[in-house]
Amino acid sequence: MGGEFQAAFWAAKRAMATASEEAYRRHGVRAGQQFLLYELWAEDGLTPGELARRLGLAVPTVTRTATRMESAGILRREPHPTDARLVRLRLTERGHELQELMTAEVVRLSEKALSTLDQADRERFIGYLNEVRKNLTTPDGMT
Amino acid sequence: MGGEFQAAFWAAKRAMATASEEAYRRHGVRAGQQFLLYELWAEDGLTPGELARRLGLAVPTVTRTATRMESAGILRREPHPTDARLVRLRLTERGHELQELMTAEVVRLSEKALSTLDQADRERFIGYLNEVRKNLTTPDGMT
DNA sequence: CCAAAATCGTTAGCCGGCTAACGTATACTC
DNA sequence: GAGTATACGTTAGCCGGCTAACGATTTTGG
Repeated sequence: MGGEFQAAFWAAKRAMATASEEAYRRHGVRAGQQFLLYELWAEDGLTPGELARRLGLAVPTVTRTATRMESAGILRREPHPTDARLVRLRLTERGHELQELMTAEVVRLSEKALSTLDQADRERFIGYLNEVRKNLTTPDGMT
Repeated sequence: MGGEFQAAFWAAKRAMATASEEAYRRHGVRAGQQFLLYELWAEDGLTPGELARRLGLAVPTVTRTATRMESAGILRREPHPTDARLVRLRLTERGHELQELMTAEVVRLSEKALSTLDQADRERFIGYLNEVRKNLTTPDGMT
């Protein structure tokens, strides 16, 4: 029955969303900003478009999230030196400081979510999640 | 590493959300309305509060979703016969007609999402999702 | 070299989750 | 019976996903 899967999935999603929000809020970071931070820690100065590509998000989602992070003092917008169409998102000092704190929160949150699963289960679980994503994003006729 | 789990989970969630929206839109139903429909097909005339309890949603979420469904002609609000605080949400003819169509879409969507998993994998997957929900909604100190 | 096409970021607006604050109606307590 | 407490639904407003439409800039082609 498909309904059982749907119910379980969306209930887990809501629990994850609530727990994430609660874990990150302490540091002045909202749930959706985590993804941008991860990418910018790895490579500072990315553009909204590049971030959207890497994260699989729509560009306006990144734009608005970046605006909120700018208001929160986590990053700032800088003009691109050679292409006036582009905007570079650069972390502030505070943005860099968050790396350690947020990484710890992510680990803690994931550990709590997966606490009753052993290592083999966790790997299977992540594999299932990746399968779902692939199955849904692959065009119908394709292998 | 917690990041891998987070990334896989949220990517799967976005794929599910997009696919759901696309599957239901054909019938004039938006993604979030599906949950109310399931409950009302089982028992018509439930109140917003009761629906929220059964679905684990916040009451205002149900209220607003119901308003949109009312605008779409899927249900209507009726006063409760004995308690003027309560509102009964009753499906229209169209709301009942959707049951067959939507159930088929849910099955099709779930089948596509899980297409590369055999029965044992699916059961394990649903089990993992339920574990995550339980682990995150159980207060910290509890067993 | 200049006009048309493509690229980029932003804005506006939809849906779906949430909390906080409010008004109304019922229930409880004295 | 009156006054307080509780329960219910709605409204307002936040965040995070999306698409559509726009203005500005760069690239391309004639």
